[in-house]
Order: sequence, then C-alpha cells, then structure tokens
Amino acid sequence: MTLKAPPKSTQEKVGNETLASSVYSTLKGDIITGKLKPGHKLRLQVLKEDYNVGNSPLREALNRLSANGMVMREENKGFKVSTASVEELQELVRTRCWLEDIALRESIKNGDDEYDERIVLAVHRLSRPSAKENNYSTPEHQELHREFHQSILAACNSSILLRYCSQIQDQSFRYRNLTEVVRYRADHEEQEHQAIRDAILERDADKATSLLFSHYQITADILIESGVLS
Amino acid sequence: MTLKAPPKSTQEKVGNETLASSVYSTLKGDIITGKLKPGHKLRLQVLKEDYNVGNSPLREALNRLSANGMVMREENKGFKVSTASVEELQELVRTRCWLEDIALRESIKNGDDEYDERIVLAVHRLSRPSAKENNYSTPEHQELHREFHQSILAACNSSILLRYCSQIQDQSFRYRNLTEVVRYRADHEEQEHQAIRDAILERDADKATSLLFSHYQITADILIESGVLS
DNA sequence: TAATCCAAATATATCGATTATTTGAAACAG
DNA sequence: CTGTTTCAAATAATCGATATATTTGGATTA
Repeated sequence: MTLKAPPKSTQEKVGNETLASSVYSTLKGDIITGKLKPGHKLRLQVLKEDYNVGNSPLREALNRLSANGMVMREENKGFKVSTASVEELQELVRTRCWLEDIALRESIKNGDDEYDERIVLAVHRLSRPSAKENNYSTPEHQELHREFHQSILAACNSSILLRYCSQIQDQSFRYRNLTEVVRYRADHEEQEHQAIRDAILERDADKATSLLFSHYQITADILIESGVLS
Repeated sequence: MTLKAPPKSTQEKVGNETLASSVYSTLKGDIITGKLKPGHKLRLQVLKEDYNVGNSPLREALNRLSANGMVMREENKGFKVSTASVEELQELVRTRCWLEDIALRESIKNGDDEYDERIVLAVHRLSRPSAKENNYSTPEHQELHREFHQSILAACNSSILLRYCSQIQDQSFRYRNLTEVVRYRADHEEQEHQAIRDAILERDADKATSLLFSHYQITADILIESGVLS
C-alpha cells in the first residue's frame, strides 16, 4: 500500500448547488478516478483542509456516499474509501450483468428513435480522435464512456433500476481506474461498443446482452490478472 | 392532505450506536409506518425538537435517507418525505418483480438447509396467534413479515442485490402502511406465504416467482383501488 | 509475551452566529 | 383583476469554537 499525498481540490459552489452536494461530487469523482485509493482512511480534519470545507457539509457528503457504497462507515471510527477485492469485483460484475440484462432487454423492447439516436451519438463521440487523447485517460473520455453505458439502458422504464445500474457503473469505473492496463484494451472496447450498438439497433436482445456481458467479463478478467487486487 | 401532529419520539443512543444512526433508524421507521406521511415537509427546527437531537446528526440522517430514496432533498429547500403516487407504486412493483425474480431464482438454485430453515421459521412465526394481534398492525408483525421476504432471497449470493431488494421492500412497506385496507387481506397473505415457501422447498422456481409476483400485484391493486393515492 | 492502562488523536455532537436562499404577503403596474 | 416586483420573515446551509465520547497506539506492568 503506497501512501500517496491526498488530493488538493479546493471546493467551490457552482450555481445554486449546495456546498455539501459539491464536495459530494468531488469526493465521488476522486474515489472513482482513484485519486483516493480503496481502503484509504478519510480523516475529517485532513479532508476539511484538502477540500476547504467545514464539518457539516463534509459529513453530509460522506454520509450520502456511505449510503450508496462508495465509502464505508464504521460507528465512531469514521469513514474510509470502500475496499476492493477480487471477490467483490466478481460480485459486482455478476450483479451488474443481472441488472443490466433486464434494463437492456426492456430498453430494446421500449426504445424509440430518441433512444437509438442517443446511443449512436454516444458511440460516435467515443470514436472521435479527441476522445482518444492521452491514451484514453482524460476525464472527458470517462464521461463519454459512462454516457454510452447509460444510454443503452435509458429506456428501461424504471428510474429505480436506472439508479441502481448507475451506482454499479460508478463502482465498476472505480475498479477500472485501479490500473492503466485496461486502457490497452480501449481500441477493442471501441469495436465492442459498436457491436453492441448494432445489436441494439437491430433489436437483437440476446446478441446485445451477450456482447455486453463479455465486454464486462473481459475487463474484469484483465483487472484480476493485472494483480492490483492482491 | 391532513396535517397530523408530528411524532414525539425522543432519541436515545443504544449501545455504541451513533446518534445519527439512531435518529436515522427512527426517522426511517416513522416514514415506513406512515407516522410521517408522503410529501410531508421535514423542517429541521421541528425535527430537532421532536426527536431531541442537534443539527449535525439530524442532517446526517436525512442525507443518508435521501440517498436511498426514503426522503427527497432539494437544494436550499430542505427535505421532505418521498411522495407516493400510482405511477411510482407501479414502477416500484415492476422493479421489485425484476430484481426479486433474479434473487429468488438464484437463492433457490444455491439455497442450503440453513436457507430452507430460515424460511420455514419465518412462515411459522407469522402464523402464531401473537403475530395476529390487533389486526396485524403491530410492529412485531411488520418485522416478521419483512423477515419472511428477506429470508427467501438470502441465498442469492450478492450482497449488492440484497441491499437493493431491501430498499425496495422498505418502500413497499411504506405504501402498504398508507391504508388499513391491506390488512383485511392478511389471512390470504398467510396462505400465499405458505404456498411460496412450499414452492421454494420443492425447488420449483417458476412456481415460486409466479406466486410471489401475484402476491405483490394483488396488494398493489388493492392499494390503488383503495384510493389513498389519489 | 500478553494483558492493562493511559494519553493523544479522532469522531461525534452541541450551540450560537452568520450567510444565503426561499417563501409568501404586500405594494405596485398594466 | 391579473400578473409582476419588492421586501421582510422563515428556513436552510455553513462555520467555528467547544465539549464529550470513543478509538488508537504506545508505555507500563504482570
């Protein structure tokens, strides 16, 4: 375990956003991108200085994060970034496939033109040269990648299921960012995204889900073989 | 909308539980049982007095509750109990069936003796005369009822899915407690529980899920017809 | 070596004050 | 009369200082 210096991202309110919401987003981002590593102890005093916020908004943000599994809370012992392990990753992938199987099949069943167009657009944007800068490591690429995976589930007709899928996606991205190795696969991923898009446009649910699952499984296998989880 | 007097449950720490966690549980309980009605504005000053806690633990509890959908948060406008509507109930039931379909089938596939025994016990306890007191309205009955629904999913091998199912169960119970009408069905429910148990013990997943779904659908229909959601 | 004890560190909680935003009523204009 | 503007009270959000409780890690002791 290397003890990297904690991030220094001074907090600032945007629009009519609350400070608590703002620090929630930055914290969540720092956890997903791996700036804050799994298991990292989140000391309140340190965070207060690093993010330049007071006690209340910080604790509120941490409490929200603990409710959707990004951080762990232990009574009287404070917070830490959720741990990562091979077992948890496997459970994550398994659960992700279960939920997205439903969400994708429902979306394919219900999806209209708008649904299709959002997917086409997402794939296109991922294929642009600007998205591939710096070996796919930019926040922009992450955002586009997330948008693709959101878009294919968007027509499932359940905001609840969509919220859960989104949480699992966050966790998956957190695992993804644990190593650079997955980026060597980015070109392959682009092809896989296109294949998934085509299957969806053809309304071939079996094909689409099957492609999606191997998309996830391959990434997970690479992650496990990379050894970052040992 | 009738404006009932808010609950007066002075907060007390139990064991090494945090005040925030303690008020979280009581608030959640008051929402599920319907002491706090859907849409009810949760004014901080009022809650502080009613539950006899300070600002921080209260806001922390509310932030946790907002992360799993029991209360709604609006920036700079505070918190209110999540609303209830026919549409949301239908989405809830739909999503519940999707998730529990997986969780139940997996549990039936993986379940061992311990799994079976927990279910048998849960059904038995629900059938005891003491559970039927006061027209099934006691907190004890609620707890036993919840335990039954937890027990049949317990072997699904995904703590994530189990957590989501548990959240959806909380929401469902909240809807259930909106009217007394559903209790007239309690005797029928007991038979349905027994039928579901038998199907599970026989490892008949199709039968079990089908029974479970109509168990939910009937309750939802009664709720909708009762008119409390209009 | 293992158990106990203690002090520093940290988390949790209270209170009062301050700022920012929303709300709702009153005043106003078309 | 209707819609907009204005403004003051109510409420939410935040901070900082303080107080209490719990955990932690090391020193002491058995």
